[in-house]
Amino acid sequence: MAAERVEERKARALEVIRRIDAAMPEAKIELDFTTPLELLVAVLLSAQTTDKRVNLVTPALFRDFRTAQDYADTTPQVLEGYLKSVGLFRNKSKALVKLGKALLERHHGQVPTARAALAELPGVGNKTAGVVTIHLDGERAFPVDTHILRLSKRLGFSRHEDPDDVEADLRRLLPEARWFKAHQLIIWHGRRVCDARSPACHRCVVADLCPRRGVPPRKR
DNA sequence: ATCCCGAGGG
DNA sequence: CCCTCTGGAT
Repeated sequence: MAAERVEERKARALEVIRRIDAAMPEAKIELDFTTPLELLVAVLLSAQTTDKRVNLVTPALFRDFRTAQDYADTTPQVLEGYLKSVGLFRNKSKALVKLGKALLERHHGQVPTARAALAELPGVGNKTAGVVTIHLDGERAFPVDTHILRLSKRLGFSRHEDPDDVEADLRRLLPEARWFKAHQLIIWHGRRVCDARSPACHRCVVADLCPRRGVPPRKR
């Protein structure tokens, strides 16, 4: 099978995004937040945890912790009380206190919008920084999470395993102006149709464009 | 490469 | 029971 041409790959990727957009134009981030700090905290909490679960604990958390100073002034033990039902809650509780201190020391208590600055914050890696920066209109990026990684492989958008390599492939494949929307559409589709355990190919709008259409998961 | 880690679904 | 969820630090 001759390798798919670059222009063909780009055209197919664009069509995939166009169709998912047509099928679910309402796709957007599902975390609840109202400020940059709330966004940053919510995304940090969403690691290995469903957005629905995060949204269950953030109302009380955001009611009691409104500023970087509030997080800097508390203890991990206190935060654990709020985050009990969230995965990795001890790590995240510790990270949030460090995060509050770092925001005060490095950014006057404000949330930076540059991805590099975000990624240097405690508990904030490249993926979380990417999600925050694109939503704060800091810079364009295509952060690769578990959904983007899985769908990129299934759709043949990337053969890489490393998220940084996959992001590089996606950036080359899609026009920059579509990165933000495509990021949200792929995740939305990944949750509602192309999930990890049992992809619903029978009701997938891009099944005919998918190399792994009908192939049950399990490995790869 | 390993650890962290509760909750929901199959 | 096992797998997965918008990962990051060591």
